[in-house]
Amino acid sequence: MQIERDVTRPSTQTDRYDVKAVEEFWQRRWEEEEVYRAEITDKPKFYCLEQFPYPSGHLHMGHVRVYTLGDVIARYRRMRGYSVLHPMGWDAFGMPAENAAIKSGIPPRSSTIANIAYMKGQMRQMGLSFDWNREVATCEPDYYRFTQELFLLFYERGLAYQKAGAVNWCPHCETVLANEQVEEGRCWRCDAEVTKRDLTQWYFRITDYADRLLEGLRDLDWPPEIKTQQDNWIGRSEGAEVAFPVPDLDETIRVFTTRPDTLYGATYVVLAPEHPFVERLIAGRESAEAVRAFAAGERVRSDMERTAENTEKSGIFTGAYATHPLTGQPLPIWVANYVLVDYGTGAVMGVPAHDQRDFVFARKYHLPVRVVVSPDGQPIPNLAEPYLAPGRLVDSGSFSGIESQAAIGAIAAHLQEKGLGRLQVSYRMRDWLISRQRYWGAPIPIIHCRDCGAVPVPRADLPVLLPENVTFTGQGGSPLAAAEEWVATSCPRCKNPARRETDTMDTFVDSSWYYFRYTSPQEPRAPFDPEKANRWMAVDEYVGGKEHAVLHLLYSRFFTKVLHDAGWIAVDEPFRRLLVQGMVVYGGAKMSKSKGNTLSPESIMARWGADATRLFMLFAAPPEKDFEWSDQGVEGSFRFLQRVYRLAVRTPGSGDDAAAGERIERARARAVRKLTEDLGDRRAFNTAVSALMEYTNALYQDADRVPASLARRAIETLVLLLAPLAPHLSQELWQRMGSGGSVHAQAWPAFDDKWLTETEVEIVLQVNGKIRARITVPADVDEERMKQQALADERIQVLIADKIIRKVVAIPGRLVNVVVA
RNA sequence: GCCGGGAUGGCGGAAUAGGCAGACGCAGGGGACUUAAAAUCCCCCAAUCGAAAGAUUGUGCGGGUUCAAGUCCCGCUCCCGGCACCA
Repeated sequence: MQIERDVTRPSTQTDRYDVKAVEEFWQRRWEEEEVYRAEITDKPKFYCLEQFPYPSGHLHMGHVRVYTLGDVIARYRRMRGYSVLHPMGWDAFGMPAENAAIKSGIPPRSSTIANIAYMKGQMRQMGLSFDWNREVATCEPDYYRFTQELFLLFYERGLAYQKAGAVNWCPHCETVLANEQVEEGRCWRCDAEVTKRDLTQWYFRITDYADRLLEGLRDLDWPPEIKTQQDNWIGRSEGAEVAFPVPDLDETIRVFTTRPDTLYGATYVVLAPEHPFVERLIAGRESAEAVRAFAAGERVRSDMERTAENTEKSGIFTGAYATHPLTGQPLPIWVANYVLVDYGTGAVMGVPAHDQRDFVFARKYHLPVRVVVSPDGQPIPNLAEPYLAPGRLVDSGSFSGIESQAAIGAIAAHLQEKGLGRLQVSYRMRDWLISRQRYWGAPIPIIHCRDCGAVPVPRADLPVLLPENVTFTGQGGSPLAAAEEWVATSCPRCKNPARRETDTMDTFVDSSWYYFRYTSPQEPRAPFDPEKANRWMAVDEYVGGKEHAVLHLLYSRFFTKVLHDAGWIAVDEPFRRLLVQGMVVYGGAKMSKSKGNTLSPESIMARWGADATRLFMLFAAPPEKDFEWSDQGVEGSFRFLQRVYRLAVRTPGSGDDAAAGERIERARARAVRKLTEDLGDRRAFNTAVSALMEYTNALYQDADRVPASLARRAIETLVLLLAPLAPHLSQELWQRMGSGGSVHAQAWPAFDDKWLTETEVEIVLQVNGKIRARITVPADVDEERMKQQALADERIQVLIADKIIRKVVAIPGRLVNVVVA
């Protein structure tokens, strides 16, 4: 890239850098010349990705931080000789646009497009090196037709299905939510309290992948915090399923337990209020009315209330009995609030002696307690607290005397023989509910036919376009359901009149595959070109927020595994390495409008420029920690950039001080090495900036004492090392120093190892581990000589004069420790 | 309750593999330049005692290992986050 002096270009005669003019100049230039276009070449690839934003209208400071981090990584890798894919796009479906339409009448599509245009301008102002040729927006038919196609793929693979049941409903958003999207009983987006509704909805069978999602975590280079969250969320637990026959019903109640070793201690069986057997068990009994009332009462209570820790356990006897599978004894069947219908089998065996909850419940309702495990295999009289630990079995028929661990396998095997149970794994995670009763999303490509049922839309008919002529009433119900012309269609199978599915997909579906689309964004026939995707995937570095730990990051892993199984992609994990950045806080608190502590990227960049803003964000905290904005702090980064500018543009003095020359060479080598480590695997951008500051300070000390050519080379190195962090200033200086081309297309500087090996080093002399003196010795001095010099040192001699020397430890290049008694 | 992460000067933070605690910056103090101020350049800046040299203490708390511990081990405290009537 040849850059010529432009007449409209600001000419900066003074010693102050005109930030605004220079930054704008280079932003325009980079855009015109498409410097950051990603190409498939024979260079090694690097896929650097940041989570794409919802186009809300404005970037916030959190965005500024993520995109800065990603940009530094991308720019650094380019200079290191990688072919870098660094794309950007828009997670453009979502409720805010639809809510705005209800309020102001502006169609979601128009407001979204306008928001994207504005935010793209802000990204340009930040100097981000995106390849805009690969931009995607999930709300475009070119994109969502493939979201729909992927739905069909899932459907064909048995991974998309409809199910009726109680679901989470957000009254404010007027739509259902997936389990992952309910936080402490509240909607993740709007914080409204979530209620229950009985609805038939579409699900993705993510639970089929529970084990693989768990195993895959092991090899990922992700923060332990995030892996643990996913691990907890999946919630795998091993145990057994045990059948308790119900003679009256000619059915068996299946329970899940992690403690089959305590099976002989079961004294009753409990069903969740929603359990399908409840009604059949009580039919015609005296207890029927009371049980029905109890179950109905529990059903309407919110999850919040029902699962709160202090909620008292309560239940009611159904009047019916089940048979213990091993002893044949009749066990009363209860219905209780502490059993959840959607975990395990929705039924448990009550073992009061060995389970905290059962113990409390049994006490309350005077149910028998039977000790079957104890530390020594002897009965425990007068049990005051449940015995929860494993131990040796008691009163357990032929299993008595066996250790708990062995008993689990033995009892399960015995049950299996009798056809009454087996080892079983249960998960906390539920299937992913993807239906949303909202307009601004990808329509689920299904047609409901009276005769054929739910029929997938044939691929050739995709996309199922969102109708434009709808009205946003805000009166509840999806606008799609009211778009009669759109809903009415014919069945693809029997051609009879049929109706379209009016729910759209959760926007997390859109964002579960966008990183594949970037690899071939214009591919017209498929979601992506497998050949290109295989060239770029997996993402080498993914930068984003921790709020997506069990949302986007879990869903994306699931998608990737399904696509892998379908043979579309070689990898089965999308994100090799994950950088989870901390929040941006201001005035000691997370920014929010209600607190009035918001910061706008516009005003900050207008005041200090993009480079100083970027630099300060990198410098003030390691990326994964929360970052506190400070005007005084950014001022420091601004001053540093001005300092670099003055150093580079001033007319240098010239000297011939050999010692200074050596100091500069050493400082240069140290700086290059440090930046190479810190911008690479270490991702320690804060210490990278401080290393540049140290290097700059060193150059201020010595640049005028050395030949101009040496000073110039040292300063050029500074500019190159600064390029990933402060792209505008370094570009400007690169050009002013008369070096050709774009600084961002230069190779990363090299250094000669000889400058890192010191000829002399200062070592410390310790007596009993306390530092008592410092001496300078040749770097290659051996241990013996170090010891001799240390013992000969007069300050040391004074301290050890009348003592017995027990030991002398010498670590070359570091210290000598004299141990005396 | 279970799991994960953390605690270092006035502040943000550094110390990458057990080897000089506090790099770099902010705030503060001093000097140079200036008629003056700003900007800039240079210096000082953990605490206590001391005029200084220096001494002592010091990385949340209590123990331990080691010639040597912010770093490793054992036992705690507090803070942040996840999961939690999950059988």
